[in-house]
Amino acid sequence: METSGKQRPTMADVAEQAGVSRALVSIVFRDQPGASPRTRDRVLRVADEIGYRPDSAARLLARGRSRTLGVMFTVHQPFQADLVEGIYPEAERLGYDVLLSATTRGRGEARAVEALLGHRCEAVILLGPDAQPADLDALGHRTVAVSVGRRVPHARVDSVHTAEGKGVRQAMEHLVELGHRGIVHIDGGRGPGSAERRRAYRTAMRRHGLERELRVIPGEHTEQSGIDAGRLLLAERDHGRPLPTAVLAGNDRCAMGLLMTLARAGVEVPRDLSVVGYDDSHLSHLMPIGLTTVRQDAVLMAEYAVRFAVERLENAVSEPREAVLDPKLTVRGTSGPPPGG
Amino acid sequence: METSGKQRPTMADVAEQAGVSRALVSIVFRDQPGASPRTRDRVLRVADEIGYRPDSAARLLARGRSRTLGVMFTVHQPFQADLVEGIYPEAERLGYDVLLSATTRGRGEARAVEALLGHRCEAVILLGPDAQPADLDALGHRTVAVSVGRRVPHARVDSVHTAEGKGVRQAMEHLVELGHRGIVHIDGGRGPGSAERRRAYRTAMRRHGLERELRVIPGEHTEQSGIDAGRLLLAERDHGRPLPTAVLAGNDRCAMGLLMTLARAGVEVPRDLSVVGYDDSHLSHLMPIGLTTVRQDAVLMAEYAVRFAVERLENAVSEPREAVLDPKLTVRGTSGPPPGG
DNA sequence: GCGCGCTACTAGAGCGCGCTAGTCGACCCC
DNA sequence: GGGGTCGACTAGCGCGCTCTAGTAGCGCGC
Repeated sequence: METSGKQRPTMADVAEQAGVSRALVSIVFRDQPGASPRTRDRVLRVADEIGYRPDSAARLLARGRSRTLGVMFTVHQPFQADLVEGIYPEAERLGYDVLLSATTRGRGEARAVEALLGHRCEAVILLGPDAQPADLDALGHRTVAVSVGRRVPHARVDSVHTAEGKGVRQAMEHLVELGHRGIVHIDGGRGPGSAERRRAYRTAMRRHGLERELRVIPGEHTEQSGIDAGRLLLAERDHGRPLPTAVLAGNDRCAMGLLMTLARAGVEVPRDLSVVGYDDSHLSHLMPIGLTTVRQDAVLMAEYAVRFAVERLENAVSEPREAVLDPKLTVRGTSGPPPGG
Repeated sequence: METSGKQRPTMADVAEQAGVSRALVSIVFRDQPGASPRTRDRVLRVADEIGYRPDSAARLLARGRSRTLGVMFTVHQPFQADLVEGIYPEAERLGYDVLLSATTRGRGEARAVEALLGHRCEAVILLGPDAQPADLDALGHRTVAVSVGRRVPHARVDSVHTAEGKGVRQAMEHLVELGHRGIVHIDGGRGPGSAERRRAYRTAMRRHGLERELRVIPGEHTEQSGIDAGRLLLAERDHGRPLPTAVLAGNDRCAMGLLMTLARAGVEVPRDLSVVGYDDSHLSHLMPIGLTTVRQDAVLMAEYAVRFAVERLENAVSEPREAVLDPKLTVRGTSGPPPGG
């Protein structure tokens, strides 16, 4: 029974055991021509026996490149989890490794990014970054950076996001067509995409001649935010102000919080009130009737992000690029005609 | 405007600019005695100017140790997100770096762990591993491994988990005291802790003389599972079989799915039915009335896991250790007396 | 003068790998 | 049989850092 403190085997160990040179082992492990099938087999067998695994630190040091993409993300955001799920396969397909670094309460974006760069990531993919554009621009000058879910207009940073305006417009048209007029928006505060969604909501309300009904309840991309907004609306109702007939939530989490609050208060969705979310994260399916929401294709966004990073690394793209994906309203059970309609 | 393809500066660059030896720069950056304050300042200033940052790959290669802990986790599990949040600060406190590796659909536990080991993690912390005990044992022989949320009885793996039995017992006693008899358990399938929870549920039912009411609905630790179970129960009710008066869900996500389904069907919680979750993830607060759940202290578990790993690395602990934390029933709004009671 | 201890600093050998520039033998072609 | 090509393999440098074993210089006591 070996001790766990034992030295991990190196290429030299494999080479010795297999009776070949270190270089040959290297060739075998890089899957390069220059080794006979027989030797190849033997080397791999020996390596497996003694439990050798290539040391990526050394490998990375030796070849100039790390072929590693760093991903900064926030635990607790289901949509970002979807993105992470999409990043892995695409990175692998292009021959890149992925390193994750989470932002948490005591660990800001700067820290998370530093960790990634320290590990020699060649590029950094930032999921919903909250940093100042200037900081992002600075980062973009130090390394290849891609922002997902948030535009970064005047910075040396590629970005991938959805046409928030279109998504909101679709949602609004859907609601208006159903007959809604009192449509409230719970916004996402500083969350990625919120500013654009808020703006598009305002525009849509005005376009439909509903400026008098226009109302934005400040929030953020959390369930709590939806709960708070729901309580606010219910409290107002109890004081005589009628409920809106529809709510456009900042994202799915917010919509879920709102739905829970409404359900508890006996407000039936969509009979008494319609709710539209944003993201189409797996939460959307949580409700039996399904959440009407604006779908952002996480897999596609992830693929774009990875490809932007890789292309910039390999082809020395100079201009910052922007991928704007079309969102798609996904009508499910939480939207319907307004009570009076 | 520099190109991003520019070589990153190395210690040699700093040394040259500062007019000292490479070794001295190394001393400064390791915060070791042997450099005068003046030189120290100068080196740091120069380093900052030219944008030098230590290359952790090279550093890691040079000193034998990486001082890095690898964490395998599943995106999409809020409780694991809580754990990750707890791991970072404790690791930092003990001077360790953290590397995350996610399991996703196309990326199994083996792959995730390989990635970590390839990056020279000295120890691996597995959040809710699903691997065979034999595989875990093998892993434990190759490196230091800690399993969180799942016991690994006969393997060279430390583990941190809660006393599932106690948690379930508390929940069951709470329900029985309220007067419940028809208590159904939606289990967590192969999810971490499920086996123990299921067993404890059965034991508790028998202890209270309710073996005739005993019922386990197979499930897993997802919202969908709760939804499915809810639909099943509702369908049965429509065919004449009465609803149970209480449900002990496999975890909070499952409980949430169930609650959504019940709310939609007009079943009022806790008036018509009580629901108890497990984990006390942030989901528990989602419902305005709050989810009655069994609290697992994620931060404490994370601290134990990190400490186990570090102590084993530094003090050559030989015996596998096990931390069993006491869960605590947290009574909120989803539990109450049964309809008839 | 010499040895001593101390601080400030440097030389240089690795860490485990990738990769370039080879070597060596077999085979082929005129 | 000389020269060329090709496949299989090896020697050894260098990646950016850490760390041991130094050296240089200085003040001190005798």
